Amino acid sequence: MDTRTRALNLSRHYLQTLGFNGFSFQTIADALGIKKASLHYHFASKEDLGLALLEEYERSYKDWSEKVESLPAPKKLEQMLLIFYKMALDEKICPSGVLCSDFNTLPKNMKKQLLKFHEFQRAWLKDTLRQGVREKVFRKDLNIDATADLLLASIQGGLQMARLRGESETFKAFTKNLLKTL
Amino acid sequence: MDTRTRALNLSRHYLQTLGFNGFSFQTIADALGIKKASLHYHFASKEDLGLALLEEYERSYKDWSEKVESLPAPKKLEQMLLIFYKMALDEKICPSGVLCSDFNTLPKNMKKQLLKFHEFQRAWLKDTLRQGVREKVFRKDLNIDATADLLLASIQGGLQMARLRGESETFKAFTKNLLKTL
DNA sequence: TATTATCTACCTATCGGTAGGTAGAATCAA
DNA sequence: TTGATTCTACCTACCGATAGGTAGATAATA
Repeated sequence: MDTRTRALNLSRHYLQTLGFNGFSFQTIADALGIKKASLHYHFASKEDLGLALLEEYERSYKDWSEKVESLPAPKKLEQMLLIFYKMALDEKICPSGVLCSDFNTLPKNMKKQLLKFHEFQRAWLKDTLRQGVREKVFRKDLNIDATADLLLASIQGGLQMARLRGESETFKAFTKNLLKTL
Repeated sequence: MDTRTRALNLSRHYLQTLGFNGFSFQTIADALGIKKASLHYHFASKEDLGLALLEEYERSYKDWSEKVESLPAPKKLEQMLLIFYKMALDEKICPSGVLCSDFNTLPKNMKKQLLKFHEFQRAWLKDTLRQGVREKVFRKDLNIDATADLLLASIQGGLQMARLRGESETFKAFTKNLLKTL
């Protein structure tokens, strides 16, 4: 694997455990066994690194959403939650959650890119909820907007809570409960 | 108002807008118009300042909960949400949410104190939900644990989302929707 | 030989924190 | 009541560590 990719993988790990301001070029360089200055060959600035991370998250979310495209709505949501269960088990929090908290300390372009990523996830969720209503597996009077936001917010907050308490089961339990109300 | 109190107020503001690692003794000292070293007279270390903040949050939450003690359960939850609406309007996020995200970068004592604060809020919510069931205003089969966690997680995540999107109405809308399901 | 990827060595700014000092208010003993 | 002492709340000046970042030399490779 090339250095750039390894650097991105490490950054993703540190982002989701320590936050964007919780790791430095030094941290990544040390883990790679190269010098900090050499990392600047691959990423001109930390903002650049952050943007690359966000683009990667968005691309991999899009790839995933294409893979589950033909599934029924409840299966889609289940599959999505599975990704977050794994995160909880790994004592990680979701990238949006990390960057949301640090929001006001982020460079402008990262704010924009983060919002774009969020809106993509939100649109996907709304589509999936509408699909479920069409398929008659979700309640006919489901409030699409409010439910999509509730799902997003509770996943984001839930992962943070689970890590705080050191119990990933918490997260699993209340999200399962939430799905039942759809 | 004495310097210590003013420093705490400023710190609370910066904590909820920039995160615990997003402001420094210098930030606060500048805002107060005193020197950074003088701030160390009031707070030996940043951990000390953080602990003082957390204790203040907990104390004020306890005071508040005593004030609403005699209200019916739905009114209690409404009053609680009102506090968070104001936060959203102020483009702030909740202290637990900030510190949860930065969790792994916090000093040990702050982690403990944060967990204690969280457990207090959680216990209060569970009590209130049980009260509502007793009062027959909430569903009899309400899953107390899962619902308390869902409320906590969605408030925490919802405030972060609202700030990201720059729209406090989002938060108001989906929490209102959530209350209806109880 | 040109390009890619790394290096050494350095920069400025800021971080949390400390040492030592000082003006003025409060306290205490003769 | 007065003089000595201690306390409060600040100051200047510094520390080592680390942050993000840059310039320019060097090694490997195609």
